[in-house]
Amino acid sequence: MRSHYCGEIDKKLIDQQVILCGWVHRRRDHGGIIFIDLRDREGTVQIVFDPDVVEAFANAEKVRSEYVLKIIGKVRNRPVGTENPNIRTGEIEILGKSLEILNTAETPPFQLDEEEINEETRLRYRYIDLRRPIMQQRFQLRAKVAKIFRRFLDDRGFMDIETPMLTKATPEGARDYLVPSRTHQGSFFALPQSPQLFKQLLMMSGMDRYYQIVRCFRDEDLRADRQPEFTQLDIEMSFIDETMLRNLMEDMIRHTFKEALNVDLPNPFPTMPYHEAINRFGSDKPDLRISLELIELTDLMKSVDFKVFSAPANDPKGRIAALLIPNGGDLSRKVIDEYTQFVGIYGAKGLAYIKINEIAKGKEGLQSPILKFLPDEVVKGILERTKAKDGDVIFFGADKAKIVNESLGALRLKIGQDRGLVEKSWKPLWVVDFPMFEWDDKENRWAALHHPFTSPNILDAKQLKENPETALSRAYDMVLNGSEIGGGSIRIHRTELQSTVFDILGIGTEEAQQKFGFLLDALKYGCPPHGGIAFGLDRLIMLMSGATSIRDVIAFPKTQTAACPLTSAPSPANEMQLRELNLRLRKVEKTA
RNA sequence: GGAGCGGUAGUUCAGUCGGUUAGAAUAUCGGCCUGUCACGCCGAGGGUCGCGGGUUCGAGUCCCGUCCGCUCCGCCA
Repeated sequence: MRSHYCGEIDKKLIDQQVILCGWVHRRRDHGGIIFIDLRDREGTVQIVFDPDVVEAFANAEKVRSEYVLKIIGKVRNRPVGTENPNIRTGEIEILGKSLEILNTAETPPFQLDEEEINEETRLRYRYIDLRRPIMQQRFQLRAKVAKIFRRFLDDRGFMDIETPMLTKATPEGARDYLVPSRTHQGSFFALPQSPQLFKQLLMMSGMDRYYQIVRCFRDEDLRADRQPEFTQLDIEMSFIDETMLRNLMEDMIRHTFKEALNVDLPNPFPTMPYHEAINRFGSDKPDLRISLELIELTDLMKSVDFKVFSAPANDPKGRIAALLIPNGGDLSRKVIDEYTQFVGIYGAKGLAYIKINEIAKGKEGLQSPILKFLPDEVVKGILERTKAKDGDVIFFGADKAKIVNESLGALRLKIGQDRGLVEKSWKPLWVVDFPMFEWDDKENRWAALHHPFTSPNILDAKQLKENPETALSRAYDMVLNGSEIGGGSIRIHRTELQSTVFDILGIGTEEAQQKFGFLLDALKYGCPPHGGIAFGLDRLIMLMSGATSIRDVIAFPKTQTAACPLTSAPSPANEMQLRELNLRLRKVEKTA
């Protein structure tokens, strides 16, 4: 006798006895026969109880949806004359001999074959939601991908090493989740935002190849692709440069897609400098499945007598760019208004456009509220650069470069989706040559674009200090279909350079010593050149499984307010716990 | 911190200009049918219209506040 999950039953097992365990998906009675669809993560199989199987029949009378059953029966072909092209449960069936009810069940709060269920209800009853086949498939994929990663890295000499969950608060970056210390009252641990510093320390310890599938915590507002706790595949290597690391990581991702999805990703992945990505796509994580690109017009507009265009054209921080939508001339006023509102989210003050009705007629053949402000030769220049054809529409962004890039970049994605211009394929990409520093207007200082341990390409301290704006970082992001799935860098491995970078970031010697003293100390004792990368596992699985939110690939995720409807976490601490921690809650007065 | 959308039966939703007893499908329960698989047929039960306040003769519907969910901006080195 063999034991099987339901879905594994196949024709090879005909005439064999099997034991099946699972949940009752549906039960029907016909002609004195009882049909039970038994479901588990492999699928559904139909069990038939003939009237003469008295014992089973007696029990089966009580069986309802979601009951947990154990059934012993014989695999057989479906009797002649019962073939039905609409049948879902296969050509074979199980003739049940005995049935044991392992557990009964209340009527579930929602139907498992319902497609769209209120998300809060799903999360509240997550244990039922996870029974749905689509969820089972997503978590099977997740487990499979994790296994492929581990095997790939294990086979190449990487060591899986754990790092602390109770650790030290990091001053820069995201807000920390704090954990009060009982034994050091008034002091707090922080949950790690990433194992960044620990993995660098491991390189100094001679653990030349490290990896970890590890939880990270960031107390920031949530999004469809952002949870307060998420999982990273964290990797670090010594004695490597960016080429070696990127090649290996590409191999790993290609291998994973082949194994898990039977998808062939390009070899090698294309590489694009940060500035090119921003200029062409308005984003540092361009979705290459959409062929639309931003077209540079700044230089054309310098002397036009139209302030909306001339002002940004003559502002060193300004930019004017166009987005040509092929056959977009059919966009209604209403839709264009919606797009105008859409770019407003990103700070754009408007969305100028030109519809190309008949290019041969010159200006007469164009339709646009801004046409009267533009000299003929500028219009000609726009049409030439955008290569506009009859029936197209051109949208314009004119503002600070940041606003133009973000708004047209987002519009590019939106129109791409709205008009079905998204190619059905996988488009990975490396984005490289990020600026090392970014000027923070609010705080009036330089900030690290990646993180302060990333190596700049200028290694000379004096030169770096004098021209921080020209420095590029030795960082790289792996982008897939418009999502950043991984990012990393070659790190600083010399004390002087690390100090210089802290200095530029406005972190004084004392502050650096207090916050990162352990790292600076460790650097002194001989640190090999090293670098690494971290992949967002949730985000990657989301893309691979076609889910639209990482909540769908996390077993027990949080809602947008970072709460868990299942356990009602977070919840107030009791008096005793607070007293032990020497903490007191301040009463918050509600303002009227 | 901000913007948008939503909250009506267990579930998914409809609900007109503010007007009589708030509907449908599905689920549940009962009966019938009986190789069914979204079975079919007949019947029944099921509602704090998120919550609080206001306008009104009258509020699911209008107004204000609030809570919750989702999407996004800010934020996320």
